[in-house]
Amino acid sequence: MIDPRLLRDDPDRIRAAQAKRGLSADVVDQALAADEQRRSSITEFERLRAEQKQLGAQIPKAQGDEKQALLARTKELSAAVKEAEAAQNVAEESYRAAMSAIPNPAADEAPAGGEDDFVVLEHVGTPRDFAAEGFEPRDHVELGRILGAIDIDRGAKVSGARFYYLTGVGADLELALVNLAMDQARAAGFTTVIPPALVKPRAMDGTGFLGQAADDVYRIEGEDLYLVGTSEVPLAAYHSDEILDADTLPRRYAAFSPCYRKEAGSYGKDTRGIIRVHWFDKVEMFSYTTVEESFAEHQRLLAWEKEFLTKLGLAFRVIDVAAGDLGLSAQRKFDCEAWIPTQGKYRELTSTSNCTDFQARRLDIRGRFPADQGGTRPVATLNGTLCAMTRTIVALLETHQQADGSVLVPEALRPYLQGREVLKPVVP
RNA sequence: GGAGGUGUCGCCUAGUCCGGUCUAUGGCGCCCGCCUGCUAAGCGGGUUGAGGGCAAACCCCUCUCGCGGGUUCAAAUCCCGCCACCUCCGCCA
Repeated sequence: MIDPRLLRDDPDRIRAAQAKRGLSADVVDQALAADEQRRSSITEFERLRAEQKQLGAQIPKAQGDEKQALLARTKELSAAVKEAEAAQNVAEESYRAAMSAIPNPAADEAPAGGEDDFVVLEHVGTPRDFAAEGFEPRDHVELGRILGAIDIDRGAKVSGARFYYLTGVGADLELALVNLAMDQARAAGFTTVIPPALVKPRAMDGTGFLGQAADDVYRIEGEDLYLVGTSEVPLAAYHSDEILDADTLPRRYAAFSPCYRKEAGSYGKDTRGIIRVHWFDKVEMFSYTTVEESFAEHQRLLAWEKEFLTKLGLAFRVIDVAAGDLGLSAQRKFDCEAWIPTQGKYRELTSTSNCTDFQARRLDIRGRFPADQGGTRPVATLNGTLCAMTRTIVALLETHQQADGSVLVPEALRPYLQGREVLKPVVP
């Protein structure tokens, strides 16, 4: 939810923000009209209600004809109040609907346009040149098979397309990555969290995943519950309806959870391997802070993501995602894309978003600040991937493979893999 | 899943039977002030949140006693539904 005052005071700014995302400004005018309607209905209701209360208070003291007249009048008012209240509820609901359709205005620095209009901010590391090394790299499916690490056939047999088993060193690799990620997060002051992966509609909607994104979300049959696509959802909703003391900010949480995605509309994309799956596990960072601090916090989250990918010896680039590709809640988003040798391109491994006070307003998360700092007002929320298991495993296996099909373990990961320095093929 | 109990302002609590100055009592904590070598104690005041009147302030008004309906001129209070927590039973890792 955007700041209602901003909409009222400077609607042209919101119109411009819609344009930058490639969206229509109609919803802005709808919201403005709904706000007018809402306020006039509130005034009308309150006027009637005040009169009703004022007259009602006189009834116990009144006698005879006077009392009868008051009863008659308040009875009329009672009906009018009920009607006005219903009208107000309708107006509030259309206002809410119009407001929640408006995405967070993108940062000035975010590139305009859609998915392909990102800006590359930097490259870290250099992609390996397998041609120069004199061998053809195997893809992660083949590496996973010969290492006994990834069983895609049985994943499909048991659960269907886009499912997999991690086995042996594959499973070990995930646990190692989780522990490496959690150790880094803990050292950086994050509180470690294991959150629920099933949430109520409020949490899903509050984080902006029930709008256009709803098609990608699994809903539990016969229950009012959703499977989360990221632990951003339970982490954001964690403090919903709370007022946080200013001196407890920033609050940083790092959660390990499964992520479930329908991948609707991605038919035919990434059908091979475990790049795009219906379920994967992830370690996610999440921060609560002030809007003023959020921009610096966003850079810190990005730095922690880069630190992690660098430890793993991956080559990657950082992109500044364009306005039209930000999703509902984000004001700015940076993706880290790692080089996937057999695809010859960079693929998203991590992503960090600054949602400013957009989610906090929807979830009613506020901070209590001194009066000269605005008193009680919405906080800012930010999220960032520390490690998405499947894609990280893809990048690791493909990047660190050797001609014989073995895979070198990056030094940082060895303590978490029982000291193993190399993963060796177990099947031809 | 079944039975019973509980839900009041940051925390605790009065009020609910018997509807009407409840504009929700008191304590703790917290904030401001007074007093006092300092601190503590004591004294006085303040302290739920949201929204509307306006561009803002003062001020006024409305809503807020778990949530949502209903009855009534009037609901913390009566009725119905739901939710959460506690105890016991059943089931289960």
